[in-house]
Amino acid sequence: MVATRWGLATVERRSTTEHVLSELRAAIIDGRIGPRAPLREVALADAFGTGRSAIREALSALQQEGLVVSERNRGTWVRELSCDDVVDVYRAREAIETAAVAAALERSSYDLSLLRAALHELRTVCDRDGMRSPSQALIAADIDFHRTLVALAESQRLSRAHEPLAAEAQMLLNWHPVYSGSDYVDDHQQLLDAFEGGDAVAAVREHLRLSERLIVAVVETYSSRLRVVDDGAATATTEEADR
Amino acid sequence: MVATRWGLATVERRSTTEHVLSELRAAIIDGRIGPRAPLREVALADAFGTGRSAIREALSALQQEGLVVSERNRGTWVRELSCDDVVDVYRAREAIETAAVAAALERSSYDLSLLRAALHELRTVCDRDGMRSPSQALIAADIDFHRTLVALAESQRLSRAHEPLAAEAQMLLNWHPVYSGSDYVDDHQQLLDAFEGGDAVAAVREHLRLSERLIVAVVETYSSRLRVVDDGAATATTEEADR
DNA sequence: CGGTTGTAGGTTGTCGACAATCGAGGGAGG
DNA sequence: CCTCCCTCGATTGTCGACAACCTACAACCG
Repeated sequence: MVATRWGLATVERRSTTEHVLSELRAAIIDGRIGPRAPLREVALADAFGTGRSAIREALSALQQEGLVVSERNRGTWVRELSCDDVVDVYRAREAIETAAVAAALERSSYDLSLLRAALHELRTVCDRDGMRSPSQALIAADIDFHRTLVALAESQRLSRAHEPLAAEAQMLLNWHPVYSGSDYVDDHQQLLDAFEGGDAVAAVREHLRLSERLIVAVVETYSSRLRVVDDGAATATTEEADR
Repeated sequence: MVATRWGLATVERRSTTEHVLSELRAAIIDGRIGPRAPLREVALADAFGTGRSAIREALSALQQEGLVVSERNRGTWVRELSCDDVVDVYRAREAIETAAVAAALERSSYDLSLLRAALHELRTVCDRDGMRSPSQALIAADIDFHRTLVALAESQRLSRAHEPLAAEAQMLLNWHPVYSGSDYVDDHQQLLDAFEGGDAVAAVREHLRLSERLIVAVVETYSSRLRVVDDGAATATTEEADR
């Protein structure tokens, strides 16, 4: 290999579509685009400086991931998640994450160091950003911990199945701040401990059910609030995202 | 609702892309297209009588589902599943299906009639097609039974997560015939019985592990056979699928 | 003859134009 | 005032043309 001998990195070659896709996905998940915001093809094409094809492909991918909804000849919007959706996301997460942990435990040779690293990252971000309302980075670290958890099962397809759920959960947390920073670290520390001297499966289940309850409570109040000022809020998020 | 009052069905309006997508997916899953077969955009566009856009969108959707692979500027092919893939598919199925059953049991109010219907369909198809090598219809009924199983959890997202695994499993069974017809019915009857007086979760786990072993054995011999006559077999399947 | 470079053929990547479709709003009729 | 119809603007659906790219093979050089 000449490239390795000369220490040359292979040039990163991403297609336009991939670039648009990851950019849009990140913006939605981080909450920079906000629920119900319209995703117009021509506007996005202008913004990214590409043709509509790339945008269309990215949008249809996002639709498959469940992050946006689109209606024929009417357009695409960032999906708004209802209370029922929150419950469904967490039920599905519970199913997949507990199954993944069970599979990892069954094999009895799993690598906890990755999990420890994820926890360490969580702690670092928490220390940096303080105890106030959780930052995007903290939420991302939270979700990454759970990704790592699923990865313990060492099943490519299980991780793939988990991915859209992780994205939706991250989106939810960014729209509806719940935890305080310290809770994040403590909860996940407990989770890690359960691997060493406890019932990890049950710990994961409890962790998720607790989170579900917290978020449902917040989303319920949010939805009722939204229902009152419906149009106002909708257009507000629209303009903000259209910028 | 006037439509419901008059018993009128809403006219089915499928976009070109959806049509192409479902057609291609069915062809791949049923084994009519075969592994490694190339999926050329222009050829498919001519065949379907559409432009390339519809084909491209359908292909990228199939890629997300994991049914095809494509390389930049080189094209798209039906994905060939290795032994490791078989194991991964069945591990992931085990995780999701057992979790789904556990979730259904936990709620303690689940509707077994759908499952009975699926079993009945399985039996009907088996009687019609005889005991010889399982037909496409029988395999489809098998997989439908498992879809119904997951649906017991009544989680939209869990079913969505299961869907690509179901598709890959069906594809595998069609490429590598394993069971005889009667085995199909008996095995799934046992599964249903376990809901009424046994450990359904364990039953599903055992069922899937048995299937995995059987298929792995077949795929192993198939791959080694393929490795000998590699080029010949590859071009053969190519031409057959190109027809 | 080994290895490199140029070239040709075929496939996908990207784009802009035009058609199909939808919803909003105005105007006529009751 | 209400209802229906029609038109209009906006958005997506579809298509074909052209560019970028990759592979294989031929030509070339040492």
